[in-house]
Amino acid sequence: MGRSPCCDKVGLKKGPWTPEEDQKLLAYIEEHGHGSWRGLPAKAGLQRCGKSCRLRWSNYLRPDIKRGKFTLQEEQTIIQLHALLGNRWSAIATHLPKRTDNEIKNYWNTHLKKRLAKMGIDPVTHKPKNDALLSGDGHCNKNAANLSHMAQWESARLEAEARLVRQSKLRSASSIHQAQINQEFSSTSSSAHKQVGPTRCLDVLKAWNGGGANWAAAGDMESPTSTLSSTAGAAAEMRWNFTDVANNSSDLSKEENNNSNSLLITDYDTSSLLTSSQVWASSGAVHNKGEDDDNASFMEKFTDLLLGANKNTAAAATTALIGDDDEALGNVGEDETDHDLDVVGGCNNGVVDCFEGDKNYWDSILNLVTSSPSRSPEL
DNA sequence: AACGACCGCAACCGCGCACGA
DNA sequence: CTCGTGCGCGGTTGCGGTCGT
Repeated sequence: MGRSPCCDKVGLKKGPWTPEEDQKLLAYIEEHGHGSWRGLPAKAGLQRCGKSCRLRWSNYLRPDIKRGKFTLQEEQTIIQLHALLGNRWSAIATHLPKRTDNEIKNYWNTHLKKRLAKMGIDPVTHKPKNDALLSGDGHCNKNAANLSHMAQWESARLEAEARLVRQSKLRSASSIHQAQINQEFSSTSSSAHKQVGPTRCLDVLKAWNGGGANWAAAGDMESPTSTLSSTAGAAAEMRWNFTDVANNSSDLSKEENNNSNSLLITDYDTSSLLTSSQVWASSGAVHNKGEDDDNASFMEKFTDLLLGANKNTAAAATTALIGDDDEALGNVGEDETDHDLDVVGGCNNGVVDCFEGDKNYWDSILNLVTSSPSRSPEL
């Protein structure tokens, strides 16, 4: 039973759109809205199929589209979200409001993918391609060691992701109860954010999870934002793992890892978005001076953003990493007295006020994941 | 200047999901 | 519950422009 074509292709024009066609489409949509795409071309006097019209509108004619070069922040956002979401371009596009999924997809395929590959990062898995580096000379050994740590972190990340997907698949019908728990958790964690910052948030996760041995189990606090909660659990686990990794790396590059820790601790919500590429950048592992200028320049900017000049700038750097959502991380420089932060990362700035914004940002990302579960990776 | 190789982007194609009958 | 339809998504293609020889 074949699928009927989306439209009668006989006599319909294909290929590039002319200015006249654009004008017709624009005028029609401005006056009537697009309504049913199938019926639109006839009403608008276009010899196109509805699908073609929809594509032209959504990828080119829509008034809220920003065109032109991608900024560094946009690039970073794309990389982060790609690490989290994979090739779900529409989901990624919702976090770059003025960019279309098609544009992001093209940019990834033509620029970012190649750039990551050049940097030794597998653009599909965001894992380091460390075979070659592991067999290097003394200079490379440091990198290789770092890569090993990064691979550990990446592995933990993937495991956490896999687990949360499994969890979400195993979820069953206790939605009312879960919703209550979720609601309760939301208010609890929200106030916890205001009070003491990220460490307390982890405590909340641990508490809900009965001790924190299984981070992903925090994802049981779910529905209607089930994946959100699951991913929050994974985020906590990932963050924890990365802390270990960063600490383990301290004998290799202390100054870099001090800053890495600062970044990590400062940024509760976005920490889980730090992909291997960024982790690498922060460790300096992939900043090969021998690479071409473009590549080196990219990595320098990237690394600068991640490391920051001091502890305070870590938060700002993280803000930059998140891209357009400038308000997501809030103020830098507020007092923060939670000693846990001092113990773990030595960064005690810019943590408190940002959490509400952080939470919103993170929630929106996770909602995004939740919004199209069918596209989730299959296990 | 001419030609071929490469690159970037707009557009197309086909699959799968959502939803209504 | 099944089927048909519309739409959205990701993958792919093809064309025009740019670069290198």
